[in-house]
Amino acid sequence: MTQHADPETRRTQVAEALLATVAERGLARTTLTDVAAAAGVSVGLVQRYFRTKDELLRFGFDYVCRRTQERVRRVPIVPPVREVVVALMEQILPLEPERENELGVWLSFVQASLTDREMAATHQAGVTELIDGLTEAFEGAQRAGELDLDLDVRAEAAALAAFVDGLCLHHATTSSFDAASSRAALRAYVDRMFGRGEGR
Amino acid sequence: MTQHADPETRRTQVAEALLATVAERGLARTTLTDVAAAAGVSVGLVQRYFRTKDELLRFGFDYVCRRTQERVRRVPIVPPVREVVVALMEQILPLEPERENELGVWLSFVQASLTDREMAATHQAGVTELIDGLTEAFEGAQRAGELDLDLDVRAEAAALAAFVDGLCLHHATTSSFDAASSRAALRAYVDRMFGRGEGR
DNA sequence: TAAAAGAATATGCTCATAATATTTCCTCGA
DNA sequence: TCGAGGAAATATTATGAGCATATTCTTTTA
Repeated sequence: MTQHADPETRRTQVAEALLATVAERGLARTTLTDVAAAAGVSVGLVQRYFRTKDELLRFGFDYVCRRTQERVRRVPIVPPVREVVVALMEQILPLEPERENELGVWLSFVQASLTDREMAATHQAGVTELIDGLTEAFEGAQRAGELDLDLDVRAEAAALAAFVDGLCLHHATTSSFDAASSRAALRAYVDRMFGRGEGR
Repeated sequence: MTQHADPETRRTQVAEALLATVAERGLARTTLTDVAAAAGVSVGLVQRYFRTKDELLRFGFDYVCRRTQERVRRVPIVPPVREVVVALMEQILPLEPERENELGVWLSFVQASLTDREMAATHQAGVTELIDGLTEAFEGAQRAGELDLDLDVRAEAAALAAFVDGLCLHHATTSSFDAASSRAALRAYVDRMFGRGEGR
């Protein structure tokens, strides 16, 4: 690594290396030296772009959150809402092998957020945005007659978010869910919520 | 600490101190010295009972898993199945403030199990036992006419397990779920699964 | 009084951060 | 066009704290 580069680019390069390292070795055994090596770069460089290790970790968490948020935001909003919701949540599930890594990283960071206020805020914000989006979608579905009117839409949104994260958690840590069965479980959940017959 | 004590007791005493420390400081910042201090004991004693730190951590994970398993096992099996299932899963949710701590600890350990084969096995075993139990219960419910016959009971069991763990995760890391709303969400899930009207 | 339990101390390694050195690249005067 | 020279970028090495493990010393109990 001998070229000078755009600071923003460098930061994400290093962050990428961080994610790879965490995925491979686990957060606990991830050292600055490892990250630097993974990025093909010296420790000093990492230090230039991230004053402290915590700063790097926080940026890394932010980075993965942003990535999935952007995937979610890119989902086109075309009725029926039921299908939009499924598509949204499928962006969170690790359906592509490439996202498998991200999952372990995500779980590590979420755990870290138990004792890091800043990470906790990041996570909270992401979840809130998701729940807000789902709530809106559900309200739309109610207006369109797709969804029962006397549902507590916000509670439903929070429950769905929790369910999908639960699927992620179990996918990452047990053999209960592979990509296909995760997808199927999501479908089943949403179908049951919207009522099985209508709207397909 | 100057009394000699039953080895098994000592181990759980130390494990208890470990849990307290992890709950307070987070797994990453938990040191043997901390644990010893929390137990009111010397580092040497901790070492006598656990040859290595990993051994201590694994025992700690085992310990929390066993505790909730025992809570689950103690739930009486009296129909209707719907209520049994709710009662079972409520043993996992952090409904009592005392279990809040356990939750952070659990999450830390689950995360650690990403890179520790032994912990992974422990976790897998626990989840499997739970899913097996739920599957059986659901089959019973089908025979009793409480539950739709063409459900894939094992998939349902896995999904419910994931849902509850998702609730735990969100409870621990977001403000979406307190004790009451966790309980309500569980109830709603099970009711929807069993069909809302019958069997209450 | 032996042997087990427990406490206190020592050792050495890993790692984050700090400090120092080197390279790269841009600019500007001739 | 062409180098100096300087500043930013990158690399290298040094420092020191924290911690797990090892070792030794002391107390308890049978």
